[in-house]
Amino acid sequence: MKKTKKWDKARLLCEALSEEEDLLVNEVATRVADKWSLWTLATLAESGEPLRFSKVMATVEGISQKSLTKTLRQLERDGLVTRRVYAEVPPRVEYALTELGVELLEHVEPLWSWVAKSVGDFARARKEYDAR
Amino acid sequence: MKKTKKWDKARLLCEALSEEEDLLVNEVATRVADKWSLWTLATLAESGEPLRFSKVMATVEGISQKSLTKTLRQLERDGLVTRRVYAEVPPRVEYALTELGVELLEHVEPLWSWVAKSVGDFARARKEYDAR
DNA sequence: CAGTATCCAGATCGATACTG
DNA sequence: CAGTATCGATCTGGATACTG
Repeated sequence: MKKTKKWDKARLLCEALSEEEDLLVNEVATRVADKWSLWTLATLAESGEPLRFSKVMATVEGISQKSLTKTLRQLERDGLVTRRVYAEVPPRVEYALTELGVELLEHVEPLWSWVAKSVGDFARARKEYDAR
Repeated sequence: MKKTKKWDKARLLCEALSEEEDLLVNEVATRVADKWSLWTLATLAESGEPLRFSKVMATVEGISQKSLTKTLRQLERDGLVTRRVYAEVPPRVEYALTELGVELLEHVEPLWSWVAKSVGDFARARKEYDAR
């Protein structure tokens, strides 16, 4: 088997990180893999303009209020979305993607597409494994 | 804010998936974000040849035997690694990357590199958020 | 409207002990 | 050597009820 040079590059980058940074990288990676986080980001990206909490909740089917709140807080904390509160009655809160959020989506897309495209391979592997 | 065309492409791919496939895609994405899974795959990639259980365990610092077993089983089930058992005493079991596993690493690398490179941005965002 | 607070069931993970 | 089995602490996420 050949070594994957591309991976070595990432390894070098990772080894240059402090322990604290490594933790942070891992947490961001968690966002990337989290269904709700990604779906929320994608919802904001597709909209192209700020969305209210209730609008996001309606778009991201199946998410609970609690989970959406948590997800949005995490994304905000990581600098991926902005949260703007308007002093109105009833209250209005709008969420929007940041530049960093857009960048993240753009970097996630190729991987996600590959996984989606390869779903047949994965399904086949599973079927084979489970058959034994 | 501009719409992210690239993301739309992934969205279209996702919407073409069956519910079952969607689940599978999500599970693979979980592997991608899992620290142990990725580290295990990277270990096998760097080695360039099959590795014994104990060797992997020694390389992936901090992983418990239980977690490594689970991780390897998942990776095997998803067709990312192979598991070969030699009928010897004491037993020898060797793990190796599959082609699919190599491909996955190659597709993960750009994203991972970007996250690592952007760790400063994320740290700054956090610091700002936490300051409030 | 956009949350917060509380409860609770299920998944997860490390540590430990045991085995083919 | 390469696991499996088990226990307890921890984390997660949904459902529900309440509030500025």
